[in-house]
Amino acid sequence: MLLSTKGDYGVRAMIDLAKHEGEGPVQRAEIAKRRQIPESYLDHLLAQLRRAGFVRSVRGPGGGHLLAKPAEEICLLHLLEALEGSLAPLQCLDNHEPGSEAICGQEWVWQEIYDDMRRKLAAVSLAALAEHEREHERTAVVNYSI
Amino acid sequence: MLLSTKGDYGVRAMIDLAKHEGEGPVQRAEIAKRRQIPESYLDHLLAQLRRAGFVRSVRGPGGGHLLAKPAEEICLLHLLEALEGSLAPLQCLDNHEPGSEAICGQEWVWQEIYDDMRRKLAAVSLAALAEHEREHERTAVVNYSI
DNA sequence: ACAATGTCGACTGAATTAGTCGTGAATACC
DNA sequence: GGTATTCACGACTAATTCAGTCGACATTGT
Repeated sequence: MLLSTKGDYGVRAMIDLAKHEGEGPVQRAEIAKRRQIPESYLDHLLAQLRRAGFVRSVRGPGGGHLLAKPAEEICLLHLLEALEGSLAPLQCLDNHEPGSEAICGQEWVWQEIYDDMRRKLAAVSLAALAEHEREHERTAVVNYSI
Repeated sequence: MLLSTKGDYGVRAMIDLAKHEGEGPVQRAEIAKRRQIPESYLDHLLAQLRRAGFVRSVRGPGGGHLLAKPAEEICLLHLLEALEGSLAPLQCLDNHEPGSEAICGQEWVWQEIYDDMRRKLAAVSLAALAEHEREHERTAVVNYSI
């Protein structure tokens, strides 16, 4: 598994914030409930996202969490790297020690896969993720209502 | 990290066997030394590869390990799946529980990446990996000898 | 018989994941 | 100023996996 629940949960939370962009702070409890994330764990993820500069938080009544920058300017690649660390599929593609590739023998296969992946993840913005979800909800409603 | 050292070591060992295809059994100690794998750990990996039908082993003096089928017929995808289990980058792409994708929100991005990856890994045979290494050694020697 | 080799299972230490909990800090509202 | 609400942060824990080590045993060539 390339991503742990950390990355999954973290992105879910960010999508939630993106969908409420411009509506003021969203509370942790709301996110946790809507996205099925243990609230006390979400706490840690939000802290991580805040430290990485993706989230701004407001304390006190009516407080909550907001995107620290527009959803268009946040891409999935940076988000996941903040949550998971490197997404390198293989050790020797991450720590570029000389010689580690020479003995690994499969790094030439993975390098291309890794590069493609990063390109694709960089091309997906948080705004696109939120929009995709809205689209999906709409068609789901249509399907059910027929 | 998508692959642990298990997958890395396992593939290294298989490349070693492929490079000695047709030369009789290769001993564990040799593989371990050449590929820089702890011998006692390699033991487990060979057992796993044997159970998966990729390796045949011979006991007694002069014994060792061989490919159970031609290197051309073994692809990197099947090898890695035997060693690592599913290569799915994300939980919801692995266990297809209905609804897990609905709430994940990023599975549509990963599905394409995952499919591409599997296609590429399926197209690389163990023979190609061994050949690539021979090629690389040859150019390395040329470079040094200039 | 004996030495070389693989087979197998028990055990271990470290790291990571996936949380829980409690205390404290900021702030809106009365 | 007091209180309720909400986030902030660190300590703690349980489960899992990884990465290995070790020892007893099985097989087989000489």
